[in-house]
Amino acid sequence: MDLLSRHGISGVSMRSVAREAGVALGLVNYYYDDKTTLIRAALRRVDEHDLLLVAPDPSLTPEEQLRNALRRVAGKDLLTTRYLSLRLHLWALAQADEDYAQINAAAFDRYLDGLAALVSKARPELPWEGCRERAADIVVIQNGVWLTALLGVDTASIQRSIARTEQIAFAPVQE
Amino acid sequence: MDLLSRHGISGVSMRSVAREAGVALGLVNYYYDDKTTLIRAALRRVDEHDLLLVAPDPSLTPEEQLRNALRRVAGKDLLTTRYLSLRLHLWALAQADEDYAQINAAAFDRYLDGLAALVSKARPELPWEGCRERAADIVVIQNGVWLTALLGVDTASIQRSIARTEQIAFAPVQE
DNA sequence: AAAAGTATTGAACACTCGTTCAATGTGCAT
DNA sequence: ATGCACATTGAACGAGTGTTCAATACTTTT
Repeated sequence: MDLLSRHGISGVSMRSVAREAGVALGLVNYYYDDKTTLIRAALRRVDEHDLLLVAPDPSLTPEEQLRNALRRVAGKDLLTTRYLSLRLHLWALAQADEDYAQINAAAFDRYLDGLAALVSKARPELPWEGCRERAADIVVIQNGVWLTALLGVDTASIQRSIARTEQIAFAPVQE
Repeated sequence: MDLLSRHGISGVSMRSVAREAGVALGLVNYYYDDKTTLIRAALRRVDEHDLLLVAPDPSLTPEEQLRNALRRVAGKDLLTTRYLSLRLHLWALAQADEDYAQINAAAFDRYLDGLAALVSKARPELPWEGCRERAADIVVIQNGVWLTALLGVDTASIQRSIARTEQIAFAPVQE
């Protein structure tokens, strides 16, 4: 994943992976049948990590859970070049390969569902379809935040964008 | 560019470019010194195309110019898989290569400036710094729209996001 | 018509890639 | 200690890569 985030997919060769792991070339193919199997494993790992962002946490109130999930997007551990770059390369990879695209799309759907569930818990009077709508709108901005952070935009506009996601999430439900 | 958008950077070889152009391998290296020179040329072309999105059009009122620029982002010609995928691969490329990153960052700055200028024309009473702020906020959402469109989110949320950019752009200036 | 300049070709080179595989090392039950 | 399963190594192979270059075709100038 370090190699992928730093040098892109062209920097990820079986040999460079072996070197990075301090291991002989043959061993990589011993644990991973294919290069695509190896990439798939990395993809799944990142996707699982992303899902944790919207995982329910019963020790908090629904409002706190939702707010935390939204703010974590601009947290120090996520807004690193390494993670963002990794995400970007995985997206690009998914565009070029049907197989990766499916894994990515599935993870994206689960993320959207998780976020919508958080919204639903915080705004129980909002019908499920409305929660999905809000989640979708929020994800657009979140993706924008991730991407724009990579391009080096000032952090102020990122903070404003996060505030905007909260505004969408917590908007009062109209009759 | 077709090759890049369809198969990613690994699908762009001097031979595949030659084949796509219906030309012998040697000719590619005749017109482009390097492979990186060729990629740079493609990058610049896309960036110039992007700049046209926020180019001033004296035949329209400032409000119309700004509104058109914002709506063009979700236009039929831009919201194609080909263009979005191309953008994504170029971003990923810029992440892996310092040289491409600089070209990309410069183009991004010019785009931001162009958008801020449109805002300034439509809201002359807003100080320049405020225009830059609005432009930055809008770009976050626009990037999100582009990225999310690739992941296949429903067009409804994209339309709502575009509306949100207009809302930011045309917000009344408070004293 | 001859010469000069430009365009175009494809073979050749050295190199890296993913994958395979026989050989060797390591840990553990018997 | 012997045997056996698992772990690890690095050399080898064929395919694909970017780049170079002499040879050829086409245009323009003289």
